[in-house]
Amino acid sequence: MPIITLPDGSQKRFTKPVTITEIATAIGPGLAKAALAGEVNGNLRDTSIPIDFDADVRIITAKDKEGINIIRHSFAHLVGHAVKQLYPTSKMAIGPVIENGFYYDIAYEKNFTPDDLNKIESRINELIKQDYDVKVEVVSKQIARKTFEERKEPYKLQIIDEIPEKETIKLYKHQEYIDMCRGPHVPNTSHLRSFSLMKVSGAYWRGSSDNEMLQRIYGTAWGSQKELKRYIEKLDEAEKRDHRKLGKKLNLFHTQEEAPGMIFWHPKGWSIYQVLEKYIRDVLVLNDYQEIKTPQAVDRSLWEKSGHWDKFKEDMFTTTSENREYAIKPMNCPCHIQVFNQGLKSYKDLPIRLSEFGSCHRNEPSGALHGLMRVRNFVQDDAHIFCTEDQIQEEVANFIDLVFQIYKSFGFDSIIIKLSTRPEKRVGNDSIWDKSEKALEEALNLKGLDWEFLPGEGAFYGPKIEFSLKDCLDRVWQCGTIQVDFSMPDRLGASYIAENSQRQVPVMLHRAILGSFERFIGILIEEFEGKFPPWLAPIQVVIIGITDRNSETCINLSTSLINKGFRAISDTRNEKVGYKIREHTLQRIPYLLIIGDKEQESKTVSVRTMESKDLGVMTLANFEKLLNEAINQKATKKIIQ
RNA sequence: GCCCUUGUAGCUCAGCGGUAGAGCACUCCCUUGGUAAGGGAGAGGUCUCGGGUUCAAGUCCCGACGAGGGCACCA
Repeated sequence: MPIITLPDGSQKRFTKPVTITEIATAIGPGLAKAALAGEVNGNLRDTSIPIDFDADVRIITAKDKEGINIIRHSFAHLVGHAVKQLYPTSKMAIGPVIENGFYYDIAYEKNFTPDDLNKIESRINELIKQDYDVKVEVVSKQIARKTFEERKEPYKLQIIDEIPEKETIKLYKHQEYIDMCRGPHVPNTSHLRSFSLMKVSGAYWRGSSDNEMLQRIYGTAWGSQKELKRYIEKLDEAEKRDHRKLGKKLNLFHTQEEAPGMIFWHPKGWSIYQVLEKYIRDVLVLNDYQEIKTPQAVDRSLWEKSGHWDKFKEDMFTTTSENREYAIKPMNCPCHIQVFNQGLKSYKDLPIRLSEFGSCHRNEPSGALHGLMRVRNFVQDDAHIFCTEDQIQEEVANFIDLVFQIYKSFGFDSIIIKLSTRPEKRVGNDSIWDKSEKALEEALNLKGLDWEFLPGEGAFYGPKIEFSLKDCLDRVWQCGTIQVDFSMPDRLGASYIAENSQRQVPVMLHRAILGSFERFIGILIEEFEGKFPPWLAPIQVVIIGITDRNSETCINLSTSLINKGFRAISDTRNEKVGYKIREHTLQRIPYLLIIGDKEQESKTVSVRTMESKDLGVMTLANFEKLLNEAINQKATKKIIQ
């Protein structure tokens, strides 16, 4: 005699075990039709599995987050249903829900092409139109095993083998197709309407490149056509922000075949780079860093000592000269230790903070390259802090403040923070790991930050904090980092004289704020959609003449602005104003000054912004004041109007 | 590195067996025009590279290299 309590507190009594469908029907026919599953005492449950106990029940529909995920999961099964009909010898592996959709990993003797994807999508459309019931059956492990043996599904069998012996397994029957899943799933395909298969790609079984590669079919699915349409539109919008497209359109940089993964910076892109570099340099000076510069190529013996040759030989570019082998530096730290090692250091000298805008080369796998985000040659705003164990916590805390101060000045509001701790293969004893992990953790907690814990993901030499930002497609890229290192200073013979006049090995903190200039600029381009705030904009002002009579004035004005340190050009071409305005607006120039006979005569400028706002006529002095204000107001994404 | 897709004028793209096309940009001419594209003419490509099939190959096949999306990797 189950008593069912609904979210509003009302209760319904039933005389026999009752299903979600029956409960929903008791509430109303509309809800019964919309019900996808139920949340029973906090657990999701299929609509058709009876409840024979008292329970709190919430009906899940397509309007709930859980509901959409159920829809997505059921669409994965539909991929299975369609694929098995079209390609009967294919073997189904796993088909989980992901953000915005789902995928299914499948083994098949032939590789799927986009054409196959179309066929599969058409077949799914035929299947869902039949509005067939999805039947769930709870079975023992033995029966599940027998089922998938008969169906010749080796991957399903592997998964079953890993399920504890006593557990039951749910089989979902889509007509002749049978899949296995924790569920719940939709009761009928009438709930499955708004979807699109997006792409096909390779993916390793169990995520390991030691295993065979399966084929992954990605799809997106939503509770309504409207949501699906909105999602597709969002993707189109994101494409417009793509830093590679904007980099070309705004003439910031390019790459070419002869130098894969390396950037040719154009004047405008390099302008952004230089503004960033100057900004960081100024900040580092204020925070007691000392800037240095170290060699680009170093003899392999140093990399052998540092351990890089052993672990990362394949990922380094090497070169030879006069029978000596050199590696182009993939990191700056070994060189920084060489600088630290010059001369005797006292504990009184610590912490020593050595910074370098260090150009590094790493021979990244070709498939990993991605515009400015993942390159083979990049410049880090790198620094190494040599300190005592007792100084770690304070240094880390100060660094976190610095990262936030700087990220804030770019207007980033969602910064993803992760703490990675000791991996299985590591150097250093547990007590020092305990100490530094605790130092990092406490520093994060003292700031009251939200952060994610990544156990076992630390570097072999120490734990690390990562600060990541998202690109236009919500892909996460690590930018800032601070890492504790107990290993390398010792390997490379760094020491200082402690209070007890004994030599002591310093702790080294690797840290970067932007990470790499390349990646950070990539993120900035996408964040601003190329509409850089005035302090970053490669060209801040274009002075547009209306007729030839105004050319000289324009040139004088731009010279005057350039002499005052602004980035300005004049446009005296024989074109109409409208044409010039359009062109420079598309080039995302923050301010356009229009100079006609009127302005020329009254010694004024007519100001127009990137957002097509007319700021009216003013003197050059007033415009300069306005521009300076805008430039000084770093954080804003908008220009002053 | 692995799987799928892809590589044609400076840019965006069409052409998909029969001796290269559009729009924009560029050059020249006309136009000197007041806030998002004025008009006309012209120039511009060994169709990424190397093999092969064919009487004939951007067009079909194979390979290399690059790029895009995933996967793996990311010291």
